[in-house]
Amino acid sequence: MLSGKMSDQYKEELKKRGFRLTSQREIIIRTLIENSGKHCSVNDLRELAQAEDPTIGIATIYRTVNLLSRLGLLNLVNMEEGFYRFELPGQKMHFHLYCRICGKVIHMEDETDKEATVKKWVEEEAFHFLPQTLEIAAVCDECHRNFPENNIAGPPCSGFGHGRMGGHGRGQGGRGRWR
Amino acid sequence: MLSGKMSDQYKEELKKRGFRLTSQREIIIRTLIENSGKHCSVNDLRELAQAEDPTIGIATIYRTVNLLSRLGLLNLVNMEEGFYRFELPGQKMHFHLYCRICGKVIHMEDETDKEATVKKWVEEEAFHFLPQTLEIAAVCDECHRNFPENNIAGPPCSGFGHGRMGGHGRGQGGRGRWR
DNA sequence: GTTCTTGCAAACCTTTTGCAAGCAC
DNA sequence: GTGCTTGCAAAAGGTTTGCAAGAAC
Repeated sequence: MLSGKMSDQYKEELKKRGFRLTSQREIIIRTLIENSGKHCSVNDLRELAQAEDPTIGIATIYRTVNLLSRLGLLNLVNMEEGFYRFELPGQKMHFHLYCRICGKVIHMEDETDKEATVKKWVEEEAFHFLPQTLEIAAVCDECHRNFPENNIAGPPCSGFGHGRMGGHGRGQGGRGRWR
Repeated sequence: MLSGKMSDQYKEELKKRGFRLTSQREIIIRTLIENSGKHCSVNDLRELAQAEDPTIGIATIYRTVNLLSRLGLLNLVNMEEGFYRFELPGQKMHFHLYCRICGKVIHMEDETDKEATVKKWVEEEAFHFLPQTLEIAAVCDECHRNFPENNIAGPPCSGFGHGRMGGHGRGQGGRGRWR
């Protein structure tokens, strides 16, 4: 089946770069591929992977996802939930539009046209295009109508709107600041 | 000066919705406005605000930023660093293009044209447009040339590429999952 | 046999929260 | 005076890491 092919591709990529093929990595990759429509989080991945091998540890999930990410084999999707979700690159782009006030998310129309536009933008900068999910913030009509009259946040406020921010372990690398 | 006007606007917005004007909130708002080109993080904000009033606590920064965010007065920018940065809405959009492999970030050209395109997309969905920074992932030419031959990540890999993921306190609300 | 990987548990770090004191109105 | 806000310190919770045991090659 399709996912067999896909996962072979991933495994070859790993091998080619000198990484070992462990059963854990196989399971995680397969899980990622079989659930590629779902934007799995680390926790989703853990549950799915542990259904196949309950001994897989969370650290292995993180390390594998990190590895695939660094190899360019996995995209991060930020839903402003306080953690990332994943998607395989090399598929169609998706466009999410979410309301800054109430948090509602919709899938935008005409993704193919929009993808072509983004691709053009990227290539104009001499970068190589990578299909991904783009999240655009806006205000839905309902919230816009109710807006300045209503007190939309009963104090004490928290949660950065609907999203949350991120903590993480010891930093290193990173993409530099500003500019 | 300009920032005086801006901050009056913010203060009025707070008052109008029944929130109190404290000296801490004033400082944080002023700092945000005076550094609006810089995409400050909570830590940047803390340093800047504490230069004016060393007793301001980090919790107040978070609570204020949360409040402004819920009121639609502040946008979150995710640089995949493991925490958010902030920007004031109501300004020009910015477009960042970053390399998925090496993490390099560039500012894209023709932001005005691109902004018009995004505005059109948003309004086609009957949402109200909000200027913001959009981050687009891609692969830079250099990394693309070096790509499959090089082992770009010496094991053990970590850091989700160059970015990091997020942890957070107790959740609540949220934007739902998938779909 | 050597070197990379894993699992566990502890460490990290950002963000949130409980609570008593303080301040805005 | 009432009740929102603040600061502190502790808790929360996602992610990373040190290390010894195990697996891939």
